[in-house]
Amino acid sequence: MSEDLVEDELIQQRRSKWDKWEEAFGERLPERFPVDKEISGLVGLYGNSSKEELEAKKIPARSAGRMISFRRMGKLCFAHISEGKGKIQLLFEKGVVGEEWFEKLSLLDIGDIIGVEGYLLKTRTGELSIAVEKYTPLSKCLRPLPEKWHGLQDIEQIYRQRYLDLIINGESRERFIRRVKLIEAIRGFMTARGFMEVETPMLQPIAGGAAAKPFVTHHNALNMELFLRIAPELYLKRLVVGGFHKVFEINRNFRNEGIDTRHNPEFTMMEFYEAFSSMEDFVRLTEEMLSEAAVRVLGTTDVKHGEKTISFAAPYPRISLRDEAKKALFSKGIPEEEWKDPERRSRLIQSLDLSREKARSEERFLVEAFDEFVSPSLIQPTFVTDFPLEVSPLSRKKDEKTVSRFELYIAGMEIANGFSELNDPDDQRKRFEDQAREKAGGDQEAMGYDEDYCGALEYGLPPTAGEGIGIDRVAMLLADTESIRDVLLFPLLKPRQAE
RNA sequence: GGGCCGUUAACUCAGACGGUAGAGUAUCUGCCUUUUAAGCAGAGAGUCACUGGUUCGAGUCCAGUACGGCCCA
Repeated sequence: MSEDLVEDELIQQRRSKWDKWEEAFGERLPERFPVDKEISGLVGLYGNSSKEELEAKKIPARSAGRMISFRRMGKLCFAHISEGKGKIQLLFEKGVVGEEWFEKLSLLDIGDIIGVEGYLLKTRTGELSIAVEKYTPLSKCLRPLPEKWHGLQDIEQIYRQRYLDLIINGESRERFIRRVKLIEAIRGFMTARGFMEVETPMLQPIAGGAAAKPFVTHHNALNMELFLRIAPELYLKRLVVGGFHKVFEINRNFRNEGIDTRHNPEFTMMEFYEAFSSMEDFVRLTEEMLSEAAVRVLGTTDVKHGEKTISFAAPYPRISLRDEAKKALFSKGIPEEEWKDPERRSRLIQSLDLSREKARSEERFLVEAFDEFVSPSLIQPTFVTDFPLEVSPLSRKKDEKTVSRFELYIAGMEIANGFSELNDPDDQRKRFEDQAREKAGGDQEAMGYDEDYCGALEYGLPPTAGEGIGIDRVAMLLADTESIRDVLLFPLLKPRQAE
């Protein structure tokens, strides 16, 4: 932006006040300002104390934060400072801070960061406040903050200048706090059950473990093409082969695809594996994990999401992907012969407006029909099972056409994907070969053949359950938002063009 | 990639039919010792996203570009 060419009047005013700080405040411009207690802690401890009680005890308080409001009334001033999770009112009395220092308050602006020392009291309206005896300017805010009442509304600015959003919009800060609590809760849940947190490569020579387009990069010294990982799956299972039998990783995946309210090119996933267990064990683990996480973050399993209330309380019902897809098709008056026969299916795909590419076989057609007609209606947590082998190249077979796999849907979103792991190296090679054929046939999302991984399987992977949970999406549910960008501190945006 | 919508003061927003820009907050100057969207009086603040076009005249109409939002692929 070009606002620096002719500096804004408001910024000039703030600068000229700042210029006077050295002279006006002198030694009161410290390098550090330790505080006794966070503001939220003060409010928590004394917010309910009575006016009389506080007057009697004259509890000293030393606090620091960003000044977010300032009301001057003659010989008395009110302000609020906020810091992290809390805010507290300040009361400046001319008689208490001294005439000279009271006048110097005019060198402060809303947005400045200050430290204060004084004692706690309650005002006539009963608000806990610090009666300031001494204040210490700590940092100048040279740019005016957005308006206090409406906050910052400009969505683009909210994403590009998240710090402003966080200073001003309390609900936004709350959403990110919920996200942090969610991740803490899940990490705690996993470690309490003996899972070990590990880190596996972000830069991979073969982007495996999922169906997605990868980002490509290049390593100069090795002169080789590398991919940002689309999933950690194949590395985590190598660890299980190595005897780390209960592992999890909470980290970023990268997929070179479109951006919308549910997708960001980089997103956070938890993947976890447990040897000697099956998909059934993880169905139960997932229910327990999510209900516990909801309680830890919100204090309840009843989660408000938009107009709906979602119950995170276990257990969650289970449905069959094929059965539900067929039911949905029957209810549209479409009989089974219509999709069994390739030519009629082709016409059907057209009339249902499905992706020809994605629905290119009978099994894939049913998956597409499920995605299109069934999954949007899965509001309450629901496990979907009965996945076709054709779309599950890493899952253990249940029968010739079906794998032991489930997905969890909540609010119409795919939240988790888990299965009993395929541990037969010969079968795995065949599956990779099928994928390679699909890739040659034009499917950009088909999985790359990872021979090194097959080699690991030849040393013996125990029967193992594996699962991935989309952390951002769970955060969206708990933070009651429709857009993934609201739970990503810095969602990807195009840079603004230089002029 | 396609469709629709948005971009006006630092922020939040108004600006019929084309006639030269308006409010609230914030800022500045006064007054004010319990306010809290404090109040009262006054003042300053704009490349109307950008580039072209139509017109005597464009924030407004048309075309294009950029960025963003929603929906679709």
